[in-house]
Amino acid sequence: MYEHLLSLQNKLAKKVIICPYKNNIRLIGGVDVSFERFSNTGFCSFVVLNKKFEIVEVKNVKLTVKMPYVPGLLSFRELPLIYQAYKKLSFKPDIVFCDSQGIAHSRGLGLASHLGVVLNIPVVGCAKSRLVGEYNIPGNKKGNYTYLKYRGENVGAVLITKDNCKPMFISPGHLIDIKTSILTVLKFTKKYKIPEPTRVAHILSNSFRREDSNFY
DNA sequence: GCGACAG
DNA sequence: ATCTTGTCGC
Repeated sequence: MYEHLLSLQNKLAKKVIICPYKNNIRLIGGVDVSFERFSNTGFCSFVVLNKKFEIVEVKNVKLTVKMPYVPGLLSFRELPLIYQAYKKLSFKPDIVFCDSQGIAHSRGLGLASHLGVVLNIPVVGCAKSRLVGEYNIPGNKKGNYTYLKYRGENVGAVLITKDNCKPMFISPGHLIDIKTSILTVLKFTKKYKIPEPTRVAHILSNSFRREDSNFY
């Protein structure tokens, strides 16, 4: 049913670059998309924070898509919104956090990797649950982690971002590696389990959707 | 065939 | 992802 999308993923996966991220981060981006209950209308919020976690800029995009949610093909549903929101930004972030998987994906191209390749920017995937791979449960203290292994390769980390909380599934999207992804995520995680960029984006995309439903 | 399956 | 109150644990 989706052969064409599968081959496109295989093609784009070859362009993914996994390497240490060494640059300073002055601005960090976070994106998330929320959807209406009975439609395919999505609401995307792309937020840019400075290193003090202050909001520098927010851009919203509302769009109705045709692609349904299919495990492994999430990027074809959400990327149109995320791409448009990114283009509207005046302040381009040095790196982006995305609520999804990066290379921890059946064809090595989760949403975070797809986004990174299309925009040619560093992206880290920060998901609340696993898509593929096996792992051991890490200790319950912030900073503890184990590796997520898939087909014999380490494709990400299962990271505790808050004491006694369930782990986050971190996987590099593009222009970053596993180790620097972990360090970066911890650097931008303060008080809550969810890293600040995606946490703020999640809150904003939900308010965007709820405010929009008042315009009838 | 069966179960798993980011958001 | 979305719906949705209370409730248990640190």
